[in-house]
Amino acid sequence: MEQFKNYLIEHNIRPSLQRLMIYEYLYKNHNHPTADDIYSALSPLIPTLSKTTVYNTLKLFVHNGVAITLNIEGNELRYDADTSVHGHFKCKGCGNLFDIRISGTPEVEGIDGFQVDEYQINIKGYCKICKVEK
Amino acid sequence: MEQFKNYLIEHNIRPSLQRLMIYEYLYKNHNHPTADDIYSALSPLIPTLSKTTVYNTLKLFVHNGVAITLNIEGNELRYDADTSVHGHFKCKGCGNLFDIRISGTPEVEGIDGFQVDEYQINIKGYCKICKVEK
DNA sequence: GTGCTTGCAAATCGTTTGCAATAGC
DNA sequence: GCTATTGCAAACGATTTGCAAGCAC
Repeated sequence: MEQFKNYLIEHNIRPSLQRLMIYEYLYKNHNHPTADDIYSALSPLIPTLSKTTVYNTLKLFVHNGVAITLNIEGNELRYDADTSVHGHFKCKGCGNLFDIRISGTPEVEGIDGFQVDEYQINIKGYCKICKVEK
Repeated sequence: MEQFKNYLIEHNIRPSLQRLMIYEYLYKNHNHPTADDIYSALSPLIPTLSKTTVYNTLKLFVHNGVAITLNIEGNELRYDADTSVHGHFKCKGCGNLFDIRISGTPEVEGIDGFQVDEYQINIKGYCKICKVEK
């Protein structure tokens, strides 16, 4: 818990109870939750927690660089405390989201001189299990 | 116009006026519009056009493989008639969306044996112009 | 006590759904 | 005539906003 506290402080985020717990949840659960997932998980632990706070906090996290958003599904935003470059695979069968390690960024053309801040690789399809069952 | 008509028919899409015009708009405007953009652009030309039809049509296009969706921004879905594998760069300054050519898909790890249907590379940052102005 | 943080309620926005009117083969 | 398509209105769900109460330094 102390590690998280310092990490947030380093990123100019005052470590309130809510923020600490939301960050801890994000860090420990690599399931790329939505704001609603986080709210549902933490609401029993912090009975007064509101969704607004979850949204506020996540926006702050992204802005201060301790989390990234995943735009893999059109209608919802998912969050990830792993801010390093990596990809995601969304299974259209079971709905699970898998992390993908990327070895060597691909050659891209058309953005010479552009400043790259975020880099997302999203792949959709069917995972091993769902593929077989089709 | 005739070319589009045949293209749609080939993909089992009955070429109604609305569908033809929506496809033509998508094909000719490489600005990756939202459903709303398309509605706004075509509404003056087809006064009775409804947003529902735009949504229905776009969903049909994606399902039948003549368009793809872009999930680069969390709250909105964008559409692209270019169904080949290519990436997109979203400038956080001017909001413009640039096409990126990708030479050689990157090495990925973690999805051995998975069936890949869609492949998206989304990059965000600042384009040449906005980068300078910052 | 001043400013940041929280949290309720209402509003907003993109999208979907139910259903009746319409058009095309 | 039957089926696919259209389009209005209402519903929906994720997110944002306005604002008042609470907390921390």
